[in-house]
Amino acid sequence: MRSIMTSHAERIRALGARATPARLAVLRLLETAERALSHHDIEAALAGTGFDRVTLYRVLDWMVENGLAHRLTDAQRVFRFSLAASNAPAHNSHAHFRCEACGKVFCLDQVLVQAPALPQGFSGKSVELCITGQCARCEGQDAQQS
Amino acid sequence: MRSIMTSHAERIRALGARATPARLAVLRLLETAERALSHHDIEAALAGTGFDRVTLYRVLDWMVENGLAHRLTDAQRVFRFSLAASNAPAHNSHAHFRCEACGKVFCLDQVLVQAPALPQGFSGKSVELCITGQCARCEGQDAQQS
DNA sequence: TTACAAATGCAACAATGTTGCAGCCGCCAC
DNA sequence: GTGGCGGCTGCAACATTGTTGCATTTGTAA
Repeated sequence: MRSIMTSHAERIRALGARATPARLAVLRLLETAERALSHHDIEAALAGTGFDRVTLYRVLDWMVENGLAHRLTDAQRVFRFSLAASNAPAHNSHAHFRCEACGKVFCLDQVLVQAPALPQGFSGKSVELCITGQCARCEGQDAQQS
Repeated sequence: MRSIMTSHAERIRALGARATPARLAVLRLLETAERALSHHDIEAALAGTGFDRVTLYRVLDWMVENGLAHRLTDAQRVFRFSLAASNAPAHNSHAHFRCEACGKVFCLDQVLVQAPALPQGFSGKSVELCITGQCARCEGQDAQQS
């Protein structure tokens, strides 16, 4: 685990960029996150560090551009970011689950998505599957309440 | 044309609402649209009629609430609206195609989406499948350019 | 250690959607 | 046909999320 963390800086520099505190912090945060984080989530989690809003946006953009993270748009029209598995070139087929109750978005890595047949002339590049419903925790709470 | 309009009004009134010009216009527009329209698209299409921005938002919200239309969020984080097929109660499983080149979103009615298996405790309500790529028209133009 | 370009912080802006409220008008009853 | 009620609209102001310009700071390699 330690070797992974120290290699963060090297991995960033290998992309021809600088290993700045902001990039390291976001990279570490996404690595430990079990779900796709919004910019708001990230800002809150790193509140103590004093990074500027804009810096976080730019770090996230940079990560997406360089294939370190994936950006998806949730149903509330906010961007969410999840770390891209470094050894998953076929990460195109990514499934997500959004909980209607708590609003969190989970990555369903074990769900395989295959591209369906398209109309004549259309060419698909990536497929995104998003399931909406209730997550395990909210499902339990909901049963208690109502 | 008149018969279509009058049936629209009846359909609206059957929901316990008033058949106002704004609702009729949006309903007609979505009916003739071959793709999911954004609020911006709709505002532009109805520019001559003088409907207020907010009115259109409210009409669209009302349509979604009453099952007349579906709302989806595209990758540019804007809402898009498509008419709900009146005879498709299992319309939950809806597939869309977004063209990277022109940004338009198409409804793929013929593509069937089935919900995948979820982790323990999760319950899915609706599934949305979105394919990103190039549409037939842009695919052709792209071939010419490059 | 130094210099340079990349990265940051700040402020202002842009795009999209929401809320409050006064007044209008579609619809039903007569 | 017409009167009145309440749903609907228009306007203005606001909220949220993300972007751009520019001066300053800082990571990195020489």
